[in-house]
Amino acid sequence: MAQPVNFGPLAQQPAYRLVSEKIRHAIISGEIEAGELLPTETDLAEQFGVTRSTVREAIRLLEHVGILGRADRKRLVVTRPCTEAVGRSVSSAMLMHQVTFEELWQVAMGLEPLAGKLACLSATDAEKQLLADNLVRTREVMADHDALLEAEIDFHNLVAQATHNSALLLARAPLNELFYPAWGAVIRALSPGERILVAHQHIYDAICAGDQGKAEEWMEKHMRDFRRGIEMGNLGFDQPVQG
Amino acid sequence: MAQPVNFGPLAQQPAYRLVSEKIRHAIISGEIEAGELLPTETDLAEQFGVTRSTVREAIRLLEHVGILGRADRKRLVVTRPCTEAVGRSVSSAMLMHQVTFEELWQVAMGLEPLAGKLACLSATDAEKQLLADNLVRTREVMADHDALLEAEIDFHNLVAQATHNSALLLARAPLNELFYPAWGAVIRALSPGERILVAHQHIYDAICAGDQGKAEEWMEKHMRDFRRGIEMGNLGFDQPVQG
DNA sequence: TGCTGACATATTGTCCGACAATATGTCAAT
DNA sequence: ATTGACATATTGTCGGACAATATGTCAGCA
Repeated sequence: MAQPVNFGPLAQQPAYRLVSEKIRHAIISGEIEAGELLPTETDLAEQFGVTRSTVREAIRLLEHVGILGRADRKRLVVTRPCTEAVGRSVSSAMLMHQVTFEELWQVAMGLEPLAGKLACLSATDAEKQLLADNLVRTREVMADHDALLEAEIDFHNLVAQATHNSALLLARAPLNELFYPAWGAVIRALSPGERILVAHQHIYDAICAGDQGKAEEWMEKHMRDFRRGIEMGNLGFDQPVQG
Repeated sequence: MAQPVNFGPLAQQPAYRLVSEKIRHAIISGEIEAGELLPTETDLAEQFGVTRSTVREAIRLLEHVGILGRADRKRLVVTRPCTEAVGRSVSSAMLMHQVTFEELWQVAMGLEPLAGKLACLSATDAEKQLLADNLVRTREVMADHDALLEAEIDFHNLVAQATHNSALLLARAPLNELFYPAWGAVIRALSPGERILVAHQHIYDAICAGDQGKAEEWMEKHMRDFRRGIEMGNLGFDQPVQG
């Protein structure tokens, strides 16, 4: 019996996608470097042989992920997606998936201790100084819940940056956007400022001493505190986080 | 002395961004559910009081991240961004940041053992069966490098899915896109099929037995094998991965 | 010289209208 | 019930147009 021929759907992409892919490829392959200016929309339209509208749609496709930004709200510029841009898009996805605080916490348990551990190996003096400054500031604003939350988020960002690991920085981006903000409710409910500070202090000490085990251990403790705080405050540990 | 008034730059967003944000918000807030069809472009244009072109640009803005997709290449539909879409955008970011294999490996060391551990708690029988099937297939295609790589990637995806943790699934999405493909070179160079299979087998056993420690430990061993493979093959452990 | 202001130019954001290709729905004919 | 013809709806693409704004140029003036 002759097999029925299966042609499969010939997926011809709309032009704006093709153009978008071409630009994306040119950027990723390094043909256009970060910081460089893109040709004008009219130029691109000519080069690709399509209309400006099409080019614009292609550009929008790349804009939201942060590959393209604008230098001065006029000329388009190739940018390396900042962690915030990545965080935004991943966070959207997580929100739509109704990610619970517990799920986020588990991810944080995987990444934050790792960040602490790695920071021990690669933190520069300047970065240690920034951490020290953060500790001082944290102590100062202990009473102000909003400022405290901000300092807390900053601290973890600084630790992550001290790892000099961009992949880690990007992977934990959604934590900044969703996990720590949710933590704000705990701060308002339980005022755990002192406890936060102690943990941060130990983590800082460990990083300065290059003690990977201690950094990891205290980051884990710190994360477990988060969890306990959410549970004690009855703040919906197993509820979907909200943006 | 009177403080000089600081007006700050009034950031008026272009209309296509406002429209995009409105749609995004409507989606995230659940006003429009996933799977639901969006109004037609002409409708949206009328509702927002802008032109269709503007609406289209707004839509493109959301399309690349996977919030919007098309049902049948015609009607637009609200979709929850699949891990591939998220993986794509995060991967782009990582590529532009010249992420090295070592950096990715470190992230994998944070996430994959965690996935193994969590899978022990939540894997269903169906998921265990899928893992078992994967083991069989892996043994079958051991000689075919491409198929082996595919089976390898599948295995780790299955483990991750067995955690039922969407946040983890999304966070590790770029690994699928960048980390494991890079591993392909090792497979071709060293043919470590047997070694892969042994690790997978132990991980599978641990998950079936609910033995978190063993799952975590073997996943770590497995990851360390990756690292050693890259190093032994002199395949650029500290070089930027390429898409 | 060095600064200011007027002017032309370039570029983006937005609008309008148009058409082709394609999917969907309707209805008659078989 | 299936088929085919036809009208309709929707998206993809095109072309042109204009306002707002940033940039560059250049004369004029202290």
